[in-house]
Amino acid sequence: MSVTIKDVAKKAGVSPSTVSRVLSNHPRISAATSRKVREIMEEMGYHPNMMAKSLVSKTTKSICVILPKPAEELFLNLFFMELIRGIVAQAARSGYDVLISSGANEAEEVEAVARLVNGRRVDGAVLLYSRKDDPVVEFLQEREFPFVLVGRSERHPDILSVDTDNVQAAYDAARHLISLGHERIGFVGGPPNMVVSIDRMNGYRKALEEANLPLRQDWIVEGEFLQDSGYQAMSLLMNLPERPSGMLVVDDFVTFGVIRGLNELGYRIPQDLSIVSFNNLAVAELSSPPISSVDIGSYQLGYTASQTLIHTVETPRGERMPVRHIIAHRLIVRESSLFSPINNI
Amino acid sequence: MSVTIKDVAKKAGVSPSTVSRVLSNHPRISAATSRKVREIMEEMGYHPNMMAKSLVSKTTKSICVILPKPAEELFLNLFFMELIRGIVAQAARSGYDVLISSGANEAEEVEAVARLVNGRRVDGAVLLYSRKDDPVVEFLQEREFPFVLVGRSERHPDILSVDTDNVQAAYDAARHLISLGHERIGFVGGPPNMVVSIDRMNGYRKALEEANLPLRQDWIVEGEFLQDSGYQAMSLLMNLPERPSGMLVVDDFVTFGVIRGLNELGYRIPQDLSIVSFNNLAVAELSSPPISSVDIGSYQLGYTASQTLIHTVETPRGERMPVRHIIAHRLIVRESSLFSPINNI
DNA sequence: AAGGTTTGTGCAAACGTTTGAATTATACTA
DNA sequence: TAGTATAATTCAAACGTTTGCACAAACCTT
Repeated sequence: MSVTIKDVAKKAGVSPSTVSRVLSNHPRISAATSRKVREIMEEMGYHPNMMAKSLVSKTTKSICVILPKPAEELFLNLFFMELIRGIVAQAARSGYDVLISSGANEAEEVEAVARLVNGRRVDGAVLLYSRKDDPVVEFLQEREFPFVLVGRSERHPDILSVDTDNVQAAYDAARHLISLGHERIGFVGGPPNMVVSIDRMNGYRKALEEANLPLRQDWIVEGEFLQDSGYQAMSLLMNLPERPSGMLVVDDFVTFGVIRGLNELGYRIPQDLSIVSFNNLAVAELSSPPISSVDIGSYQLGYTASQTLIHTVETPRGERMPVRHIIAHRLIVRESSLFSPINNI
Repeated sequence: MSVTIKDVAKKAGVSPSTVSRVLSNHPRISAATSRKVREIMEEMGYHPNMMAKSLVSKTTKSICVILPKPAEELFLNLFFMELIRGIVAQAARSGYDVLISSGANEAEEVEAVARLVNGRRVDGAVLLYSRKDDPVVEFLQEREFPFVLVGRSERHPDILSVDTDNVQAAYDAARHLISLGHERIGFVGGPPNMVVSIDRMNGYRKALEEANLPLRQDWIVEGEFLQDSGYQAMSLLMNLPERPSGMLVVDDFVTFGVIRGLNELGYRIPQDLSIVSFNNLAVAELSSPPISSVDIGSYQLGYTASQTLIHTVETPRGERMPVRHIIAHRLIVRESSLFSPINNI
């Protein structure tokens, strides 16, 4: 049906091997032959069959990204999309294709990735985050299949991974509030079993301790990565006899809940409560007021993950190294924190 | 290295063909043999090599989705992500994998899809939307490659596609405002060259004409799919001597701009202006106030697109039919339109 | 001018499957 | 019990590449 190497060979009056070598720029092919073959390829509209190629080379030139289960954490979508764009862009640049797989639950997830890995459809995998005891990690680890984790695994510290320094990010965010003169700073966190929650909490603590500010347990609220968490956190916090004047919130979507809560209670942002959030998703800018947020470079995170993975895949088994990349973050200051309590007491 | 059909065959004392037929449930395989072979496969950890399979079957059991260029329309990401989830879920269910490709510009986009198509890496493609004269559409059309369009192509009406009835959707949204008693209704649209903009505008017109309401040109603003468009639209509209009391806005993200504009001008929603938006992205619910929006079933759109495509792919060339699927929409009423002017004059 | 390199090509096997046709074993019919 | 229909299996070619090895021609050396 479609043009093969043999067709080209025949028309060019050479053997298939020669055509193949032209394709791979083999040094021993004469300039004349090369030119002629290329001409004919062009003329006949030849395109190499990747499947055949893969079969013999035992390499697919593609990687997969495993999308965590849809779940309630819908809000992460914006983050994932950016990540995926980064991955796809970099992969394309290295001549790789990206497969995307997912599952309705953990079991299905493992099943999906097993299909890809066992069927030798992909050369490597990108994991978009890891709960502890992630079965996908176990699976891949076990068969020594190349993969990179976007995020950090407590249980497997020496795994190929790309991450944000979340401790530092939270530290920076807190410093920002402190430098504005805030002395009563609270924290709305995420699920206490997620590494990112823990890290950000620790950064927050560190900054406050260092500045000798009170670290009050009732100003720290842990919740889900849902806007409702933010909403509820506000009911609690703002009813306290002593209230914080500044607040770190673990994610932009949670911040939406916070803002809604404050609105309903009749408080103003940033005058009554200044807020700094994390992730800097597109919505941070759109919010009213716009939210100060730590940009963690989602696109860059994806781009680097892909790069690292492909590099590993192309390195012989024995020489692979489980490096850990940290992507730079940066605080984007917007209206939600543009207020200094010390000038306004 | 890894277990092949031959290894299994040898150990089971049968020929490779038999093993292959066991795998495909060939009717002429005896129950005994089948059982034995399966046992051995299990025991040896056999998994079919998809590449080899593809090579002979000339079918890859995978489709690709072509992500439009990143561009400024970042806001669409939320929509795309939902779509992709739908696509991936359905594809998995049919035993298909999903490749995702993209490009920094139109040329790169075509190049990327050409690689996949020419390299026979995928059996079909999902296009996530189409500008007019989309080069990717032309490319695929030309080589009769199976693809489905999410959206509608004016230029190629009889193409396999899955879409929302945007005229009806806008009609419904307008009816909602009308039924609340609004008689002065405006429209903030998208780029006038996008089919979705045109359709929604037409639905709006139809509803107003039908209700004998004034269709004032100065209450209709066309813009980009950006929040700034919404913001600017407000400066224009609210400075008019006669102002609308209700408004249709083409997309939730644009509505964010509208809301920001109104806030700055000191107007209240929905009392001073009631708003109904489209797409019902996660952010519609999060907004303050929450936005009434027409849900267009993004996930369902993706799911159906995938289903339709795979069905087509598996239908012999001659019998393929360019069907057009319409996914149901439904208006989600929230605070932004919960106000009736007639009770409050 | 003969031996030794270098350069350019071709041969054929291999990658892991599927599948039509051929073959053998088994069961049924008369 | 021979003869035939049917069930179960094997053979071998094919899918479109790559690549080690063999070979021939052209080029250097001395």
